Amino acid sequence: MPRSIGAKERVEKAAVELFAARGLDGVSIGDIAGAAGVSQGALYRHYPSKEDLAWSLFSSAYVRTGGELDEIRRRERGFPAQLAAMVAHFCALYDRDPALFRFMLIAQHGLLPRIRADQRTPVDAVVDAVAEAVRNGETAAVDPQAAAAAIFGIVLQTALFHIYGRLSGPLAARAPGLTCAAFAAVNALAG
Amino acid sequence: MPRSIGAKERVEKAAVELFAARGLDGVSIGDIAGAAGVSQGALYRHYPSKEDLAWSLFSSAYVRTGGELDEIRRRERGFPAQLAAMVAHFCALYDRDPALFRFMLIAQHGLLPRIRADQRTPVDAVVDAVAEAVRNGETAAVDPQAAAAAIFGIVLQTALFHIYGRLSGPLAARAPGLTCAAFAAVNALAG
Amino acid sequence: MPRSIGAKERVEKAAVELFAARGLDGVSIGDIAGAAGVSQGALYRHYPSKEDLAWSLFSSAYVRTGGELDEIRRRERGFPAQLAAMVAHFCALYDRDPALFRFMLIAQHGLLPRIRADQRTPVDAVVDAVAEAVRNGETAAVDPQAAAAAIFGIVLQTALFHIYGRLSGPLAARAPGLTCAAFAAVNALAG
Amino acid sequence: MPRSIGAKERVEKAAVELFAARGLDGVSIGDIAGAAGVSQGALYRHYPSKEDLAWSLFSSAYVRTGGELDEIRRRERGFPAQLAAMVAHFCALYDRDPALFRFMLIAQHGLLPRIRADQRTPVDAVVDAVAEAVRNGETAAVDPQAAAAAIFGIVLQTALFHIYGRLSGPLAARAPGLTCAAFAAVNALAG
DNA sequence: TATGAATGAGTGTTCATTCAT
DNA sequence: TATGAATGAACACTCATTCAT
Repeated sequence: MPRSIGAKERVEKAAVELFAARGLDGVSIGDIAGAAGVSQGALYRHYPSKEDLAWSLFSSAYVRTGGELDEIRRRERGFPAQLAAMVAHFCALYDRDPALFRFMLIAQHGLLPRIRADQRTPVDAVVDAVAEAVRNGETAAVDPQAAAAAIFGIVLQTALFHIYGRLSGPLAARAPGLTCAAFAAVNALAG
Repeated sequence: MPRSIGAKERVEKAAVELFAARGLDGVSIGDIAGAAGVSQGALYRHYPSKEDLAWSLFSSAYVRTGGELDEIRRRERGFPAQLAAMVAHFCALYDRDPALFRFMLIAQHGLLPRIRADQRTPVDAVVDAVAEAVRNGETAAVDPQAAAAAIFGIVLQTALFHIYGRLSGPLAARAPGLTCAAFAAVNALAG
Repeated sequence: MPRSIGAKERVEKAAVELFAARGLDGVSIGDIAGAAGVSQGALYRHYPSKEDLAWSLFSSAYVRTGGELDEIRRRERGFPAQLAAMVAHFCALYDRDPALFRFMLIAQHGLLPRIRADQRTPVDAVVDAVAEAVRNGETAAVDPQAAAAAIFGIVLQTALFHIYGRLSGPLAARAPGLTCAAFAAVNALAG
Repeated sequence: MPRSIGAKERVEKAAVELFAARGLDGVSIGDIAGAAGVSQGALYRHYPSKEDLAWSLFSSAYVRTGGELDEIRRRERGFPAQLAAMVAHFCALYDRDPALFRFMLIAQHGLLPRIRADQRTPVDAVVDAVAEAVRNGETAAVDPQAAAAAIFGIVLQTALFHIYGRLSGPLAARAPGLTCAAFAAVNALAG
């Protein structure tokens, strides 16, 4: 770990990478401290517990992503454009930091229930985009939750296949195809 | 736990339910033994270690599901019929034993890499079905892996939304819609 | 530590002796386990935590002593006889197991507040004996709490001086003198 | 903590109060520094270690009290007057600073053995006063150590009962009664 | 000088695994 | 065979102490 960046950043980078590779319970505080090049005790200056560290990393990344999708909704006009931008955003996130992406996918299972109801999640953003599209007549009537499940499934499972080595190359190159597939799936669910 | 079924079955049922609820590392041997009504030592008569227990449960369920999908491919004629039967099969699996389904989804992150290349997985079955459809001209040319990712994503993420309470009612009722969505997504990827 | 007695007894004996010598916080679980000749993990089969171990040792000894003093009150007729028997009982306790006595003296500071109000303590027994003596006219009017303080102080501080090496020889030999002193002190407080 | 008094005084006041309330091991350097409004590092400018801090607080208070009792012996003529003044002095000490009193009671268990033999302690003063009374024929022959134990016990246990809420009101009001009780106990021990 | 981040040894506790009964 | 007591390595976490700034 380079000493050029601050200790907290090194800790967070190491934690995300280790958590992504081995799961929350597969990584000890000692592992993280060792990878970050700090002592175990120093971790506790920044985070009160291992659980708080994981939760902080997860919730900030998760809520930030939700905010970015909300921003896309505000910026783009029309459901097709919004969907395309959202899918492209996910692909770019994955390509930029696959470990963070994998960490979010893994950590969901234990940490998602702790997200407060008033926090905007990525799922909320997509659900709202679909609901708006239905209201505006851009799409035939469809359950926004079911549609969002299809959209997320197509994108996230593709990322998982990439992680497991079933697919290769940058995910961004697949964004147009995934967008078409997600759009078609939503329309099929509505039909 | 009813005493009417054998100890091994009780152990496996307890293990799957606890693993599904709390994750592999969130469950101790003592938890499983207690829930199954056997002693800790007795567990080691059937399984050499906790990891072997988890692996055995996962791989047998995973490979069995792969076999069932292969059986569907043999039985059904034509890609649309195969896809519909496969999707319906997943929905039925979920409805019948949500704990086992959730266990498989959770356990994959740690155990999937251990599946031997010569073992037939659910993913293999779907990939092969798509590849055959392409070969037979039933579908425009598409990367079978990418198509399988879309199909799996649509089905599994819908199941996850059900687990998280975003969707309700039996998944079987959603099978036709999911089939349409999956079919449309595959065609869109091919287009 | 002899193997002839059970593990739990060895643990308790070791714990009382170490706690008496070095205080609750000066003794680690490893110290106790080592002195008792068992592994650290084995301790947790008998006691859920170090705190529970200390509390169990203290409260059982403390409440048992309270019961013994109550028994003395039932058995002996008249306040002088009761007081003599109680003082002699304390001296015998000290002579028989100085470590347990010292442990009780030390542990009080942290654990006394946890004694439930409905539990009979040694102090309760002495306070009640004094109150009864006042009611029966055996003693001039005196605040039973203040009188009990004097009685306890005389006996316990004598034991402490013995512990610190200021006094020597069996405490039992001092019991008559302590009884006289306690009796005189109570009368002086009443006068 | 008011800034009007120096850092060292604030630290000592905070340390005595925390030690009295939670015991030596129940208080961290951070607790003391926080309560005193100084940084942890600043503590080490005044005291080389936590143990030195506790030892310094205890021994200075203990030896100072011993000196005050010696001063009383010089000032007062006759054992009854000396005893009365000593008891009154203890009561005044308790009323003025109960935390310091409790701290001394608690800390003795661990720190008393470190007092050097050439240092005058409160116990020395009382023992010498009794020995002188015996020499002067003011009192029948009595072991000065045993007599001092009774005197200390009566006073300190009364203070403890006050701390535990069994007695209330200023201890000074009880000084005459305690003096009588102590005097009577000494004579009874001598008889 | 005063700060507070960093250290690292030590703590209580858990738990997969073994084994005498 | 089945039990559950025992083991011991690992873990998350604390805290007295140091030291660069």
